[in-house]
Amino acid sequence: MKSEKKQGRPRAFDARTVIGQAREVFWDRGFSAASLDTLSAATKLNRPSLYGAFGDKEELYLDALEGYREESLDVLSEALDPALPLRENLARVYDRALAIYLHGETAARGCFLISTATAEAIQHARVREVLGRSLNDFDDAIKERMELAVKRGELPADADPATLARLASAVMHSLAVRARAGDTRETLEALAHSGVDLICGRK
Amino acid sequence: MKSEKKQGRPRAFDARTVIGQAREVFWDRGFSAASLDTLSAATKLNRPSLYGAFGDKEELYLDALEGYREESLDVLSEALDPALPLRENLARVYDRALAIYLHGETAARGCFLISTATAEAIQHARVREVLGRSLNDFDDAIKERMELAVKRGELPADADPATLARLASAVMHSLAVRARAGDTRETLEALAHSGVDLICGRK
DNA sequence: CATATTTTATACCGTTTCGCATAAAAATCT
DNA sequence: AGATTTTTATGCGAAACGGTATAAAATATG
Repeated sequence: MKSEKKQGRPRAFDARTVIGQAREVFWDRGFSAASLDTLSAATKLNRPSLYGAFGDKEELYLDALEGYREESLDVLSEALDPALPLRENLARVYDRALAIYLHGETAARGCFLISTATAEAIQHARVREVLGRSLNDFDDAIKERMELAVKRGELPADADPATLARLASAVMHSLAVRARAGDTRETLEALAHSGVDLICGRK
Repeated sequence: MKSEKKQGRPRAFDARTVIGQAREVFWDRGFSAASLDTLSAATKLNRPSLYGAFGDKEELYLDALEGYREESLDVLSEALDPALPLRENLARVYDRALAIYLHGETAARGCFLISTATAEAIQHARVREVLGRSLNDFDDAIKERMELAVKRGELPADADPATLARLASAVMHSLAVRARAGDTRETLEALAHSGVDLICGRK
C-alpha cells in the first residue's frame, strides 16, 4: 500500500526537508513576522506547492513545531543515557541544549518553541497545545531518569523525581531565554553548571 | 520650565495610560501580530495621535517594554524587603510574578517580556537589548539580597550570590513560560515552592 | 480678537499580506 | 498513445498593513 507509487507528477521536494527550512525562517522571525514570500524563498517552493503539501501558514508552523518537539525529545533521551551517572546526564542535556540555542548564522537564537511559540500561544490555541505538550514531554523524560536515580541511590530516597525534573527543566528554559537575549556561551555554561550542582548536590 | 503649560491644543490622553493600554494588546498578540488598528482601538487614539506622541509601532512597543521593566523592578524590590527572611523574600517574588503571569482576561498570559520580546529579539536589536538588560536587572536585584543573606548567615558563607540569583531567576523564567503554555496555578505554585526549597535549602 | 501652535479627525496612499485560480508540466494507469 | 492525476509555475485579487497628508479643533500668546 504505502510503497506503491502515487499516480501523477511526483513531488520535486522532500516534505521533512522543507519543514526544516521553514523552521529556520520561523525561528529567526517568529510566526507572525514570517511571510509566505520569505518561506517560499527559503524552501524554494512556490506558494501553491506549500499550500498543497502543508495547508496554510499556521499548519506549516505547527508541523515545524512538532518536528522540533520530536527531534528535541530524541536529543534529550540520548543525553539521558542511563549508563552514565546522573550528574553527567544533566550536564549533557544542557550541553546539547546550548548547542541548539547558540547555533545558526544569528549567533543567539534560543529555543524554537520558547522563543516563537510563546508569542502566539494566546491567540492560537493549537500552538499553545503543542507548547504545553512539549514542555510536559521534556519534563517526563527527565523525570524517568530521576526515578531511576532515586532507585539507584544517586539521589536521596525522599527526593521527588517529578519535582526535580521540573527544576531541571527550569534551568533549561532559562538557558533558552537568555540565549535569545544574547548572553555569551560562557555565561550560559556557568548557569548550566550551577544548575547541575544545585540539583545533583554540589560535588 | 517643566510645569509651564505648553502652547497649542492640549492632549486629551495620558501617555503612560496609553502605553499601558498598548501593552495589553502587545501582550496578547505579540509585537508583529498587533496591528495599528487594534492598538488604535484599544487606546482610543487615532493613528496620527499615536504617531505624534510615540513614533512608529516599534517605538511604542519599546516604550511598553521599558514600562514593564521598570514596574517589574519595583515589584521585585518590594518583594525583596530585607526586613523579611530570605526564604520569605523568594516566595514573595514568585507569588508576585504569578499574580502578573496569571492575570488578565486571557487566564494564562505569562511574562510580557519573555512571551513577546523573545520572538522579536533576533530581528530587532533594540528589543533584544531591552530584553537582555531587563533580565540582568532582575538578576542584579536578587543578587543584592543574596549578598546580604550571605553576610547575615542566611546562606552558607561560601555561597555565590550572583550564581544563586541567576538560579532564582531561572525558576521565574520557567514560571513565565509555563504560565503562557497554560499550566494551572497549582502546578506553578508547586514549582515556585520547590524552587524556594532548592535555593534556600529545604526547611 | 487675531495669530501661532499643537492635537485631533478623516481620509487616503502605496505596499505587503495571504490565499487561490488557471494552466502548463510530468508522472502513472488503461 | 491517450486519459487521468498530481505537482509546478505564473500571476492575480481582495483585504489588511503601516504610515501620512490635509484640514478642523482647541488651546496659549500678543
